Amino acid sequence: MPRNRRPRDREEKRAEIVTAARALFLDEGYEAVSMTRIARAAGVVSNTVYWYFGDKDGILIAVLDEVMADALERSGELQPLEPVERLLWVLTELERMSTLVTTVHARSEESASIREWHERFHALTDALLRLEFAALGVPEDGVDELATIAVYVLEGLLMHPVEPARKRAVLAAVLRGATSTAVS
Amino acid sequence: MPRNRRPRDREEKRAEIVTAARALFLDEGYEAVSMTRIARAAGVVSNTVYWYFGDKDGILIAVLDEVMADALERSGELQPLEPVERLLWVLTELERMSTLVTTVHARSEESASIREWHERFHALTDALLRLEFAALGVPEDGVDELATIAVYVLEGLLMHPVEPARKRAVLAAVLRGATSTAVS
DNA sequence: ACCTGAACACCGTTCAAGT
DNA sequence: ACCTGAACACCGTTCAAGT
Repeated sequence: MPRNRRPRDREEKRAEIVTAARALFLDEGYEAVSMTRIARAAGVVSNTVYWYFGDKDGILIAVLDEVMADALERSGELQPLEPVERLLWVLTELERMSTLVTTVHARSEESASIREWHERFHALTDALLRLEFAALGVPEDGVDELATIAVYVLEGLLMHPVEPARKRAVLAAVLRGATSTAVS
Repeated sequence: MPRNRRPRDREEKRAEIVTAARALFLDEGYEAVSMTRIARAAGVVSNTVYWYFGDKDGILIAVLDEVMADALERSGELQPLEPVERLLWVLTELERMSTLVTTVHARSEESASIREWHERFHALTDALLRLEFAALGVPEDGVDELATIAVYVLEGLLMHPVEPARKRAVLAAVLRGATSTAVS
């Protein structure tokens, strides 16, 4: 046991726990994965996880942040597509974490920290979608509602089993409703 | 202990458990309420609840059915209103069970019986909304997508804290997008 | 058929103790 | 500062036993 543990070690151990938790959450679901399982997968004992993250919601937030950071990094690919394809890209991206979407909603009812994360996430996606719609020529006084509609539709498509063709059709209908009010 | 218990008794005891569970679920949430609490509130011991309902999801389904039946009964008030008000009425009605909406999504991932209930619920609301939009003159080939959008928006408004005025504005925007494609 | 006491395996979390 | 062994109170669920 080295006396002067480098700060680097702490980051590494933390990252290992997050990586383990992320994989387990994504393919078994938050509720189904116990602290003991996460700890075992990361090669520590469950109390250690508490030392790093405080509680189970703390790990969830760390996992959510990591997943979001990865998605933002990939958003470079996004530029040259046209509107429907852009929304489909976002949807596909979110589907990587679709199990976590339901979990965030469920935990938001009880955990203040998850609720805060959830609100920040919605503020971000709302702002991005408002920019999209403004660029499409939607008049300014209708942009807010349309962005909200788009967010809820994306969430709905995420949380319910829907065939790919239908996803495209529903998103196209959202855009049609939006652009029909545009001055162009 | 009467030897020939009337079948009536069974219904009554069952109803008492459902009533107790319903009240507890609605103001504390499904996860937060234990089988022991439900049983105590209904004046029995927890095993008895298993005898009547099989498992915790069984009680949830019974509660959902009761809540839905009450809502359908109240839907008589619904007739004379105009479109936005009708959607707002549905939203207000669903808000009585807003905590349960998140629960149904969460449990659907693990429980086949809850998933089945969830699908039936969506089929029903989808059919009702298709009728609404058809009556508004939306052309038949766009009705499906608009009904889906409306369902997801209602769900979104349910699951996120939104001010009343904004709810009306968002629902009005959905209808505007719909009727702009109408032949009328 | 209906209801219970007692137990089972597990959960998230805490805390005193070690290095 | 970092990590653990052992315990705590609780959970959904089961089962043999009673009437």
